[in-house]
Amino acid sequence: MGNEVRTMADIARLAGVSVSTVSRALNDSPLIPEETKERIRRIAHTYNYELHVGARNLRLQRTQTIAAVIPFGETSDRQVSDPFYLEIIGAIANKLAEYDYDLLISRAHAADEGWYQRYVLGKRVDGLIIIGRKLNDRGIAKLVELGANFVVWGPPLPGQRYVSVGSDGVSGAAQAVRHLIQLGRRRIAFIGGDEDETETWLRRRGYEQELQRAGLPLDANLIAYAHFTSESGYFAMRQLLARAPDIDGVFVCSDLMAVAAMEALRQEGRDVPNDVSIVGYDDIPLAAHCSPPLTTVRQQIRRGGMLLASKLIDLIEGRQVESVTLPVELIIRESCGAKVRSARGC
Amino acid sequence: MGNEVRTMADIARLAGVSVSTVSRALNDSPLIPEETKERIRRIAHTYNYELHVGARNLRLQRTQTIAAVIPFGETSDRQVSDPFYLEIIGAIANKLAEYDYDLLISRAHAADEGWYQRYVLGKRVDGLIIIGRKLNDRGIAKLVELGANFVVWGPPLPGQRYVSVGSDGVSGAAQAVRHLIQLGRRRIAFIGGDEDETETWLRRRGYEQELQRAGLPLDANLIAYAHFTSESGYFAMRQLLARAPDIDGVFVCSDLMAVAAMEALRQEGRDVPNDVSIVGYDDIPLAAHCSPPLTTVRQQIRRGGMLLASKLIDLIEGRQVESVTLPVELIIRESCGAKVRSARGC
DNA sequence: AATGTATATGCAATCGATTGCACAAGGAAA
DNA sequence: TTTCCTTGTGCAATCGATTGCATATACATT
Repeated sequence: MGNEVRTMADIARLAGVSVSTVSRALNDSPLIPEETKERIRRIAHTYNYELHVGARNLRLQRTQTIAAVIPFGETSDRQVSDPFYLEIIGAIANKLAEYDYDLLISRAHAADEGWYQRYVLGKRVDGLIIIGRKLNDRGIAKLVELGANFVVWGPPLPGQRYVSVGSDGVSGAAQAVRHLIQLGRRRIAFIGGDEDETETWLRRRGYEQELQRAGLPLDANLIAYAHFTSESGYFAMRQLLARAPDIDGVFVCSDLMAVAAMEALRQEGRDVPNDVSIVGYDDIPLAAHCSPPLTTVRQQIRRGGMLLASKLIDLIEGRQVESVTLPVELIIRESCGAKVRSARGC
Repeated sequence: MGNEVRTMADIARLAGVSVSTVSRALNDSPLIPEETKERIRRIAHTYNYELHVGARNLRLQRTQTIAAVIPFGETSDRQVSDPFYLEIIGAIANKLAEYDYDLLISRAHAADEGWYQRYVLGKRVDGLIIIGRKLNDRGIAKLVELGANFVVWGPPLPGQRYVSVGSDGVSGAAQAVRHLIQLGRRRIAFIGGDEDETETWLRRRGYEQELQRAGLPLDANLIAYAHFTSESGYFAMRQLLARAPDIDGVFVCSDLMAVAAMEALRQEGRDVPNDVSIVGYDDIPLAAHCSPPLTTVRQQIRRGGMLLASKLIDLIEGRQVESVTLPVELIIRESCGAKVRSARGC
């Protein structure tokens, strides 16, 4: 009802000028004298005029929107609700807002092969940020082929033909495992995310490298995969305990799963950290305030999100962009104790 | 490089027909004979044609996009990373995808008054989903005034002039507190989210109602507010313990904060559940797998998200829509024990 | 053969902005 | 007074799709 001023044409009528002049005035063009600009601006403001972004974007052949492709939705049966995703989304959104870009969220749908194409070819977005990188990701290959603007969360891999930002999972896992070994742990288990996920694969390499360096044997019974959910972390831990009851250390690929794993250990009568030491990954805020506080590999999640956003914009605007590996840091808390002669009971 | 077929005009040229025919064919109009449709579809497919959604939306005066306004970003200093948000976003995104709507994410920026206007008046989105409702929310009032399409997360309040979907926080809190009372707890604390947030306010009412019903005194020392972050939950608990060391029960407005509060209790030498019983809110997956597993008030988060999405679309498409109150359910786990004569130590 | 009807297709306007080019008015220089 | 330049403004095309209306062809009806 109230407002009949929706387009530049409306303003032009009110101001007694043409649409071109309104457009130039509102875009602060030097062609228009300050006096006229001011008059037009005032009218626009008075009538609560807002630019129709879609129309401008069509004309300018851009969308000023980027899509974050994140596997958090209920893919088939499982639903991921890891704070990690929210943190990185928040950081991305903040950075994009600085550049006046909007953020579109999409759960990646592995089943739907054409997904990327629709967004890229359909000019729905100017670029994409991919969060869950698979090993030999076909979607990413497709994006390279299409020449799309996109960046990926994860450390750069040898020979990769796209830009990525992430922390060094191999090193992160290695630091965690080294710490466990130094505490005297010898039967160290590994709980990954999905087996086909690159991050998990890298961390497993770090885990294995470090065991080998210490001369410890690799044991397939000490490896389990989960899906970055609390529940899957819990069951992975139970499974490991069933297969290898002598586990005395665990490296888990996310803090959320680590918390659940600690509870599984407790339920099986193991004390953390006295019987089993455990190290998580991410250092989400929860890690500092769970019971016991979790030793974990800190990723620079917010910095990563901001870099993803700014590098994508650099790409879109045609600048040269390099991949980045962010450092990780082992944060030591109470969930890791030194091996002691089993002294449970009162 | 590769692909020179970007618009319907390109396809029209290849097919030797007009753009109108291409448009009708691809939209499966009955005006076009099946044979022609098939030919055009084949060409479109061969050349990887994708519709330019922005152009269509401009013509059709819609955006096929909705915005979720969520206070998770780093508003000033704090950053919220509660799995609750991710779950509800996931559910919303899934439902919207069914209707071919895209989901735009925006951190609400309390400082920026004109935010809503830009999205609504600027025709950036067809509708909004508001997650963190404030008491006397000025932004929401503005949306009502503008006649925007939007829905709000939270139970309907008396006299409210918009549609909302949410669970009954008064009842949820009351159930939690009643349970604590039944277990023999008498000094029951309350940890809220932000004080100006409607959900927190409702739950506090439920808390107070239930205490009064049981004839227990209200004590301001037993009330603390936090910000839905782990850290703030932790400090709220410490603060409460400093003010009222005899606390024997706590009702916390989110599971994430409850986990942190349990750790604070543990650090202060209180055993959960023997010394202090604690009840959370939400029933995120973590709640079942933390230590100890958390008694909590289950909200139907996913169902809520789906309802928000479908009701918003109903609104956009002009259908009559009613607010909904979802039931809550107390999920009893180990974090609540009956009051026992203090029997700590070996 | 003339008229009517159904079917297939195209023209051109439209959505709301941006911008190259043309043009008009005013002042300065010759 | 004429010419030239500067400054301010508008016309019209454009971005890529949709769709009402007009038209063209084929076929059926009388």
